[in-house]
Amino acid sequence: MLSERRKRILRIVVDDYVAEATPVASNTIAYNYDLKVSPATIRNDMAFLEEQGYITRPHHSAGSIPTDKGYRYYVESISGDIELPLAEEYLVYDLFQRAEEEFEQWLRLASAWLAYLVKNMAIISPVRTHQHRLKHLGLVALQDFVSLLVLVLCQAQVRKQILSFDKRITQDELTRLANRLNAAYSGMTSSEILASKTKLSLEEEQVTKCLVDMIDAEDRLEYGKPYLEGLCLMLSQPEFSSSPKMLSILEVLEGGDWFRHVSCQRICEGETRVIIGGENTEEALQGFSLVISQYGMPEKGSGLVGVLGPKRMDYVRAISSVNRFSSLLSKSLAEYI
Amino acid sequence: MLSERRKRILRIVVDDYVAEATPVASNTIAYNYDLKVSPATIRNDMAFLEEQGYITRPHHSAGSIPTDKGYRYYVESISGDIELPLAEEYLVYDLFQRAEEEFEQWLRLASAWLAYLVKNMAIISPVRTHQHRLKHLGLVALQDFVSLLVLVLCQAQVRKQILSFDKRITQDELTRLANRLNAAYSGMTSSEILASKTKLSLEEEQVTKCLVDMIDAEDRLEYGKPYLEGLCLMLSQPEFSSSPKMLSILEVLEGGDWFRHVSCQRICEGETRVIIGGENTEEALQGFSLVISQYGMPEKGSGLVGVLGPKRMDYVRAISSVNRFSSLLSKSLAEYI
DNA sequence: TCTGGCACTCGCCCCCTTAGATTGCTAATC
DNA sequence: GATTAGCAATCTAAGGGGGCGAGTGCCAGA
Repeated sequence: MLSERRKRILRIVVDDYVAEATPVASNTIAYNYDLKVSPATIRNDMAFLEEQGYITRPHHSAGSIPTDKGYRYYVESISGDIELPLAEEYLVYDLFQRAEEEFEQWLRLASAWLAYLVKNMAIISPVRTHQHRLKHLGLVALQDFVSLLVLVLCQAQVRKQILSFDKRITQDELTRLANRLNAAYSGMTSSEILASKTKLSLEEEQVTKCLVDMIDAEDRLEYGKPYLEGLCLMLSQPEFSSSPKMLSILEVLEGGDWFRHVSCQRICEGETRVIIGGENTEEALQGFSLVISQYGMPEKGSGLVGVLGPKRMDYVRAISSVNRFSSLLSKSLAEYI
Repeated sequence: MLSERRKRILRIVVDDYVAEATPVASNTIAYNYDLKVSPATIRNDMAFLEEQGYITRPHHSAGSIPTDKGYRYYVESISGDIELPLAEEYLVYDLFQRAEEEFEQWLRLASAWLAYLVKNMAIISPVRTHQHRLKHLGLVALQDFVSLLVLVLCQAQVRKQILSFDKRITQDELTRLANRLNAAYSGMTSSEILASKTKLSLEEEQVTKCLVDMIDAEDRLEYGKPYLEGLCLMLSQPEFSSSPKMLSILEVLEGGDWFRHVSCQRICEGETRVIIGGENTEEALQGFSLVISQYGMPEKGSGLVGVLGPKRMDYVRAISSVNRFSSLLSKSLAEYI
């Protein structure tokens, strides 16, 4: 258990290092913060904090920087008082007032704003649903044997697929076929469609198979390709001042595998999770911190919203921003269809 | 007019600098290439080439590197003998054999391959058409007053738009409405739809207006968001060894404006244009070279395929690859619907 | 016109030194 | 027992000089 003063010193070390990106010296703490003790005392406390693994030093005669454990302690300790500055609160509110148009298009914009707020990379994944329902299907003749199957799902997503028949079918026949299937399947999930024991013609059978596959594929889909914004903001941080470091994170991001790791975090509703450095199971991300939350609702579909940046990150700002975006995104999503 | 030997030396300077990324010395040329003259003679020729502005030196006692003019001369001189190595020719051919699925999805893959071939960034823009024709339209009720208009265009592109009516309309009514409009408009361009003097109900009028707007928007569309691959390949080049350089090109690319510059190049069919360094009108791209071509056909739609990289680029490889991709993409596009 | 020779220039690397920052420790003080 | 002052020890970063090597420019001669 840390004494109050040691807690305070740890907190100062984190705050100062986050702000300045340089190791924090005992003198700096003594002069800039009114701790009512001498630098020597602070040194003693810092030695203790180092011994306990909360802080470390880049080299022998340097100031200290927080370890993962130090950041973790810091994050746990702040989780009460996290509020976005009022001016920015208004900015975000205003942004969300204008949420309209294509919801998915708009997510990109929101992502850019989040990035701008936290000066790091923002991640917003499009909404995913687990039990898609068919709203409507259309069949369009493209060539003699080839048609286009167009699906409208219940959240107004549109999907298409090319379909080849064994015989020549006219557009009229296709339209009648589509009407019959719409009447039979509208509003159903893929399993309900399979369960409905309707007698089907050969072509109906074929279309049904195709659409069930498409809905299944949609259900199985993990979180889709996320909107990533603020890459340059993040790379402007001193952590990436050398080009190999920059290149290595770019390679990780280009790969796309990293997002699988992010999305397999099981996050409870309303929770904002902070993953710090080595806490990442994905090795490539162990120099980074991730602040991530879920928006939406399980039944209506949900997505991820988060911030990725170096471990030296303004956690208060990141957590409060992600919180705010998560709840506002949920609200917008609920209003959208 | 340059003598044969001077031409040859210029060509060697470009080749060597492209390969090694270090200034080329007269000795290097004398030892590695059988010019049958001494380094001193080569020096004299290089002094001439420098005086004429084909090459320059980073500093007084350094070897030479090509100027924009030097690269330009080089590119003009090679435009005859550009062939992809046979092994890679097969690779590309094989890749295109498997061109199926979603054409647009597949463009991304092609882009990654092109990037890999040229070890720089590849750009492939999706196909754009100027006179879209309506293939089919569908209307799906979402809520009492709100419907989804789904358009299928003649190249199997699907577009959607939400539509609000002034009165409550059932799905049945919507279906009948869609059927009437399909019968009237199928296969037409937006201007043909406007010209057709059919008597319309209020709702038909509204849907017609909406779909004409959508087709118009599609017609007006510039080249869409291109598939960019190979960012890390390009950034691995020694040109970007310092992080500010890396950051500055990333900022340019993130902005997206640069592509407007690329796409406003008017490129003739079958031509592959090379834009070197300062020849770029966009200031941010003046350190870069662009090899760009058009694929497709004006009537059926066309797109851009190109390579972006530092001026020190293997132009032979870039030009031949872009050529090859352009013609194969045209072929695939012609087969695709 | 070409060549060999040679002086000259310049960047780069290495090493050394110095200055500055910061701690760790010890002994004295509250 | 906690705190403090003082001081030596340690380490980094920055600056300066010197030597090396690469490469040219030029001149005189073939």
